[in-house]
Amino acid sequence: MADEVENLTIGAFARASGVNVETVRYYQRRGLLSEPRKPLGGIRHYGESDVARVRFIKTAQRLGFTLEEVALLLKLDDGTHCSEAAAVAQHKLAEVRARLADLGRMENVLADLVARCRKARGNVSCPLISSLHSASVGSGSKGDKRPPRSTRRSPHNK
Amino acid sequence: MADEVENLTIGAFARASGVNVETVRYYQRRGLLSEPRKPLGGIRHYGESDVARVRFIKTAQRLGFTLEEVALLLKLDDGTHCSEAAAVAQHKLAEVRARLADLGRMENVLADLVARCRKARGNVSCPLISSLHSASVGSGSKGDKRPPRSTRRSPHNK
DNA sequence: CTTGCTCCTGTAGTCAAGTACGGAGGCAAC
DNA sequence: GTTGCCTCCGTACTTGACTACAGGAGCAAG
Repeated sequence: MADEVENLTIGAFARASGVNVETVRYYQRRGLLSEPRKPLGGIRHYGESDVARVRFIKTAQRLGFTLEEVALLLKLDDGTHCSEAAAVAQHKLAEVRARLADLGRMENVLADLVARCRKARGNVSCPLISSLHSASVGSGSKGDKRPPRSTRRSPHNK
Repeated sequence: MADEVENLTIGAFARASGVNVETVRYYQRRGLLSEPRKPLGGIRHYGESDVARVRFIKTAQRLGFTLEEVALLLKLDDGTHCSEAAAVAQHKLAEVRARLADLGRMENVLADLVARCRKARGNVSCPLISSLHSASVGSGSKGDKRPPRSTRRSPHNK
């Protein structure tokens, strides 16, 4: 029960990937998804590799990558130009690690917060901000600048 | 050398926090930051706790939380109502853990990709998508829904 | 052969999160 | 006493990522 997910129309494809049709088209416009060969009548078909691709995009977005960044990651995956891929990958890796560290800190603080509140249910001054702040993400000193952007997560996923 | 960062005007404050003035005001409008007592002439002043708060917001955003979600987190920190705080915190904690898992997977794949590309610089078919996909983030079955939105992160941070 | 469903293309609207701008006023220094 | 650099407030524009809608066509069932 796994390979009847082939030859999907765009509607079925969208449903299978958990996004809506417009989003699929949007991704195609953005170049994140290629539109398959358009046969005679003009109805395109999609397969499970496409589904995986969309899922990947969605996951990456949840982790704070923009579509632009995701596009880059996807290019790495598309075989070839492996030499330059390594550079990009390494850069992304650093970012990912920074985020991991922050998230880890956040996890600790939250877990701690929950634990505290559970027993000392009165007024403990949950030090959420300060703990995250104390050794937080990049942005070293005030003299920093970050030329590229970065953005956030996705809505919907109906 | 740490407490001359008090009594900042909005401009200095913004610079110290790594955002721009408009962003500060925007956060005030959104209720993420309270505007300090407005004295006689009408120029407000900010201290390092405000700076910490903004940094926290920015960090949380980098990790994929919307401003709305961040607002919630901040409410937890503001002492009091600790009982309900615990519930929210726990929910957030679960999310954070899911993200951690995804990011961890991503890290592995990227590290692997880099390693592969370094030695086998030819055409290795870097299996980025599939590895992330294979045991990916939440969104359990197709029967899920998420009523509110959520969006992506922030730009800038000049 | 019309109704209903899906597809295709293209353009327009929405929402979050900023970012910019314009006018008014404070204060310091030249 | 005016020039410059702020501040304050409010409104309007921009960007990224969708989401909706309009108009036209293909095909199957009734």
